Amino acid sequence: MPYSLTALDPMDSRSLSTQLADQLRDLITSGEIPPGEPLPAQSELKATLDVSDNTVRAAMAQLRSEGLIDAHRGKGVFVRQPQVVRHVSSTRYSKQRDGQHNTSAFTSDLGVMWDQYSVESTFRQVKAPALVSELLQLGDEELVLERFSVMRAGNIAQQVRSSYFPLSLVKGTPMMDPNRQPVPGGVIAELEALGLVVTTIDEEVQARMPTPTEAHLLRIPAGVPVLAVTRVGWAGERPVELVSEMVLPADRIRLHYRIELQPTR
Amino acid sequence: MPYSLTALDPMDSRSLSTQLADQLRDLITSGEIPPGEPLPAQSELKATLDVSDNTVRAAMAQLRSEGLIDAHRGKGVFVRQPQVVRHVSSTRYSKQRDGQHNTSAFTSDLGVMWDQYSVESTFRQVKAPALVSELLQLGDEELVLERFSVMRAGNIAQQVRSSYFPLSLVKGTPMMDPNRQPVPGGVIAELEALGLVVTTIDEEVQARMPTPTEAHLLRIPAGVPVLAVTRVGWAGERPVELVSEMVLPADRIRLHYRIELQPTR
DNA sequence: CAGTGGTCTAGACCACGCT
DNA sequence: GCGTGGTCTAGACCACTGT
Repeated sequence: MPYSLTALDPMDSRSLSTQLADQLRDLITSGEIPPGEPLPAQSELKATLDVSDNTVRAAMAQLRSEGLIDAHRGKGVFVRQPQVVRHVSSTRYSKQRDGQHNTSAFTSDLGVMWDQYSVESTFRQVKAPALVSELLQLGDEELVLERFSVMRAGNIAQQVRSSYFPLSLVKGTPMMDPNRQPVPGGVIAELEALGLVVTTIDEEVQARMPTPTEAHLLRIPAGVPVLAVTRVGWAGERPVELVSEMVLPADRIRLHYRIELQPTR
Repeated sequence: MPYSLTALDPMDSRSLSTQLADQLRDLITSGEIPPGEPLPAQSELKATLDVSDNTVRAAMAQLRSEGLIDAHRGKGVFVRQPQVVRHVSSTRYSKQRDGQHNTSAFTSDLGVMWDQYSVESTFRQVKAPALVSELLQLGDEELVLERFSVMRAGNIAQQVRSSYFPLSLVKGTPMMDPNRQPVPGGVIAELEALGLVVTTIDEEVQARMPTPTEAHLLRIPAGVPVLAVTRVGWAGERPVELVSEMVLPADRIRLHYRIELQPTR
């Protein structure tokens, strides 16, 4: 153990557990305890620092909530490994249209091919919820097609999303077929096949902690937030698609946007 | 108290504290305990559910880490109020160039005027760190101007960022003046005044939990992540500015991007 | 089996807000 | 002063991983 811990001070304004968490955090962020390496056992910390079991555990809980460590029963507490980061670029949309048509937004995101991932979708016809109705500029009581999808790669979910389409636009089209297989080019290509050429996409990005359901589905460990993207696809002045929320685990994903500035008039 | 709690089951696969957290979460997300309202006192939960003090506290810790509640010593535990969300749009960049020039990216973000916020910056000349050197395409040992800024509005920090400029481009210019006041039009306008017209901006968005320093500076409560944006400004083929990290509290901020699709060839 | 982390209890003391 | 949440202790039992 090349590092050492200093005694805790009951007179310090910080609590004992916070002092311990601060020390361990320094060791982790400075690289003295590198990713994948174990922290000293909780029983050892308890003995060396002469504090109670629960005090040590409180420090661990703090570091876990910051996403710095993973604990494994029977093995130990380990510095979390950085994940392989997948870059989700906004250029995915234009790439779809350059004649290739072998990727959708999701596959180009992941840099994987069609047979390496799966999408599971469920469909419903529902009255548009308030947010959907507003963003799609629908009348009261108007119906929408709701599509809830889970995208998996390597058998673990990478993304969940719920999408909405005005029913008047997609009724009777192949988009209504619940057994429809994923289409090359993704939703944008599907819509284009219906004569709805998407010209503009608005994306609104927020971050928050996952719900327990999301954390379970996407295998999100403690202390890792999600990126939640709300997207509206426009065909000219008409909103034709709404992804009310696309939820991505933030430890594996970065979003990339390129902004071209207009030359000064 | 219009709602009620059901007894906890020691035989349930979930722990007692998780069962309690789940019950309370349901009450919160369903609106039965609306934002701003207090939860039952921990002493009351302890008595009604016949569990230990620490068990109740564990449930509270869980909900706090999800960003659902705020606890106040001497008062109680309250459902967290939704924050006023500020939309940071990528169109802020083009707006700066339409002749107005009275806002920078930050002020247009907040929808506030110049005298309502303050920026505090510190400057250094340093050898470019590895990431900076790579993204700015610098040679080894090349120097950069580092600018660390804290933006405040209403006296509370809204954003911290560190920016880097190749020293060869800004040496001897007004950008080096540590006492320089904020400039209308922001960094982009500053660079343009030096003959460096930024034509393209790349933004990479990630989310993570704040460091304790960030949490303190930006007044980020428990269970709220930050959005961290890495930005590169290009003048033609040449990278002229790097914001290595712009850190924003995710409960107050959403990022908006508009993507214009090219018509099919 | 010994060692790891996870949960729970009972009891103590402290810091803060309100009346 | 009383009720609130925050920290800490000592001790118990459980669940999992390794030898």
